[in-house]
Amino acid sequence: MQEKYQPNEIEHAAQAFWNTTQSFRATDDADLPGSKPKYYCLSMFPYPSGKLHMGHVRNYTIGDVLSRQHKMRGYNVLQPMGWDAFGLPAENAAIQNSVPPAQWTYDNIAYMKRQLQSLGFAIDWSREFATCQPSYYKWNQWLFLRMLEKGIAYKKTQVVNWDPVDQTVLANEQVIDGRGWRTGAVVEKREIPGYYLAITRYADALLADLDTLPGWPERVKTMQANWIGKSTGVRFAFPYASSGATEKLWVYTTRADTLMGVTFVAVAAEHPLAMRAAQNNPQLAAFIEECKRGSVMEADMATMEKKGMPTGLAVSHPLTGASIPVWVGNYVLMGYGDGAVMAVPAHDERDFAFAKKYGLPIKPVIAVAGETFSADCWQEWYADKERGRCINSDKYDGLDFDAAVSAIAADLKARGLGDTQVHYRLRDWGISRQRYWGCPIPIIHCPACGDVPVPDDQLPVVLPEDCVPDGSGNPLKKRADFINCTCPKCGTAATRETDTMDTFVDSSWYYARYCAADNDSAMVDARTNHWMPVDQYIGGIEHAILHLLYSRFWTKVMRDTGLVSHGEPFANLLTQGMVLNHIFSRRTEQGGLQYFAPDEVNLTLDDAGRTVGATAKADGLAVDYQGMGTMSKSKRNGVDPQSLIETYGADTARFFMMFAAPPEQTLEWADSGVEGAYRFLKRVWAFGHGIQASVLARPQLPAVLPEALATVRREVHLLLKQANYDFGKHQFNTVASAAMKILNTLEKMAPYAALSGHDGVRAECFSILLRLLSPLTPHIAHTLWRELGYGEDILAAPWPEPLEAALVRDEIELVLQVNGKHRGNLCIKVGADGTANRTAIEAAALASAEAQKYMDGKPPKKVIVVPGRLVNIVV
RNA sequence: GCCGAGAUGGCGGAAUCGGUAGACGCAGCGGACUCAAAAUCCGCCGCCGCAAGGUGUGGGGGUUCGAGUCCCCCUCUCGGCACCA
Repeated sequence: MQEKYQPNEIEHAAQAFWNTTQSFRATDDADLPGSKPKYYCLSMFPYPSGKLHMGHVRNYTIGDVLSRQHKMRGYNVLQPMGWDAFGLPAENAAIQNSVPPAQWTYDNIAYMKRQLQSLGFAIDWSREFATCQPSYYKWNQWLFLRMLEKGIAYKKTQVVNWDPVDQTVLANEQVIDGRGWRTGAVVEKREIPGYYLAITRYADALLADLDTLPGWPERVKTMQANWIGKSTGVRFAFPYASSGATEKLWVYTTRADTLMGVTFVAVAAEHPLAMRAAQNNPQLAAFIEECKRGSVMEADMATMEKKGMPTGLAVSHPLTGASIPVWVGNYVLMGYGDGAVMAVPAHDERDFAFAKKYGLPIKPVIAVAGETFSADCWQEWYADKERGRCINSDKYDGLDFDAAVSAIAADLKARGLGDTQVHYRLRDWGISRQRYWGCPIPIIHCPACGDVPVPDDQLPVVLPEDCVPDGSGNPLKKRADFINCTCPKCGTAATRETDTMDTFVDSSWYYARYCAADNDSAMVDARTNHWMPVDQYIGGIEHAILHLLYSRFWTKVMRDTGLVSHGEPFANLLTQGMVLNHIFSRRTEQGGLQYFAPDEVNLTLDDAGRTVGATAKADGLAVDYQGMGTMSKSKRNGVDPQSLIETYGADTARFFMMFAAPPEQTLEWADSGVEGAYRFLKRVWAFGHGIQASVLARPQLPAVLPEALATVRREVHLLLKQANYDFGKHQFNTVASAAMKILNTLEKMAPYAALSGHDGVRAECFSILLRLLSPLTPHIAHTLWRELGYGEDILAAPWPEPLEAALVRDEIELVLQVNGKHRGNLCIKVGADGTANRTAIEAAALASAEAQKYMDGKPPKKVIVVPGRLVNIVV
């Protein structure tokens, strides 16, 4: 055994051992007698962006800690890994370096795989795949065809960002302040056809089944429920006359109780009524054109200035028959509901602002006792559903929210103008992308037969891997060998669909594929039902809604297609906090953003030491400081763990990452503290080296330990108890603290070297420390376990549990308070049951010198005793 | 703007059910070892104060014998907002 801690040496040896013994190969032995319970531990697979960053290290270390601990606790653990390999960054890299996305992606995978392996993760690599492999995405296509058959997949128009210069569709990320990131051209909205998946059909199930997921964080379930946004309201129509006939303008509202307060109706720019009005109104036509530009993003829609223009048309109030003017509003979306909203300025904040701006009437129809309505400024109570009662509403006057809604809905229904309706905020999932590097949508366009699905026996539709996108549209459009085909129905010449699927499709079922990754003839098989659902899923909180919701939806579709037996993919979810770093950028001449890595700039600090700006090291010119943000390749603020691993070893990197903060917490990156983690591991090694001979001699514990040794042993078992509790909470930073405290305790044993049982206590406690550390720092734990002769393989050792016998003590320390202030401590003898008599505690407390001093001769009014914790004397 | 989370010493963080605020570590300071440095080891370390003591968990208010923890209001930071993944 080396005297000095040599991380690189022992880490290579330990990894070679795990390789040789195939330690992390998960066996599909569900039905064998005596088989272990399964534990499917999954970390979200990475996008192969080039290098790992600290967010990856954090994510995968958390998963590895849980995997290794469960393995030691006797589970059959599956921890697979793969690659979310399709996506935009590969195309961006191609534009920059003229390298085909496929080659770039596979190179990145090779590099990142080596990095993952050097961190010593307990991964079953035999199940690895990348989503850009035809053997994987074939099944995206196959299930898409099943969805098409069931009507879950369908085609309709979608609104996209269009760059008129590059003649290409832009992702939201590529639109900066309304302009294309490369061309600087003002981005237009454009309507094009695309495929949708009817996730709204599952809205109720996706909402209701959240209650079957006790292992999910409440905040994630709340976010999903709000995203689905189930509401019960009223869909009704404003009738109007049009060329002799009566037509209906439909709207949906959750505030039907305010219907008598409607003073205008707003419709989307694309609404037929708006289009009709614009035919002989050039001003309105121009405004509609203006609305059609602008952003498609919800955040922009919500923050932009609300504008409108009258159409000159009017509709009738469905109950009073009053004439209601119709406006076009830039904040009304054609894609939501019916593309029109009723406006009640008195009781909706947005309508209030709009009415004030354009001088529209405001009619209060809700009163709250003790409040006086004034149209001068908006008050929170105007929208209060709880306390409001109807006024100025004829027969509905005096009704509360529920009664008014019911009565009004009933009256609308009686007139054939509406009814109550359940509405969801959730929209269907548009999966068509006008991009090359993705899974081809298996459709053939035939001039005679229309859109024809590719027959199953012609799957997969393979994406050619040698294209190099240049930023001007999808290169598949130029590939005759891809596009040209024959119609499966009529055999005449036809063309292939060139749109590819949203990459969220790829990540919506990869966890199921790991269980049957080698199956060439089916998407999943019986092994999937054995391993699924995932017992512990770990990934960034940024995926709380989209990825997790799409995966839940996809799983339900797979279940309803008879492929799997479960309806929820992830039994337990741990949402890891983001690892943040500073973001620096500069505007380019074209109006795009150029990002600078933190090590490429010099910081400008204010008096308080906060970062307020920076200058680029390269040219000395100013760059903008954008604050802290998630580490990502596109923002160039990722920190590569490579140098950390090379300097200190994987164990230090892992330990430091776990020690830095609890997993769910956001973490601002700083590497100060890495040295401390390294120092600790060096001390662990040195201690192990120092006691090697003694432990190899297998020292025994005497029946009765001297008090000093019993105390050491009790402290270590108490720390272990705490650490096991923290493991259960996934609070690995305090597990790391406990390990440090155990070593501190053991290092203070030196004065007791001559006492009987010293070596035995030390050997027992050090074996606890090694096993506790094993999930966090597996290499050093593995090596010392063998060197000290504890066993062949620490992974096969039982997980340590505190011994009750070691925890017993005969006195406890209580905090003494006078009037709630800490004034001293009390030592009280306890009985065999570990508790002390209450009257004895009170007597001892009142008699203590500290109590006498601070009671100042006054009689005690009350004495509060919190068992095992404190005594508070109130005077 | 909407939805969700967070804020504790110079820094990362701890405090399990409302019960000793600052565990553990980093940085810093002092000392030992050394020709010297590194490494290592020992000690100190929230703020004000000579001390007694007071004060202190983003800000303001409240409940309680007792609040970092519960309630109300506010500020700031982070995540998401449907084509980044």
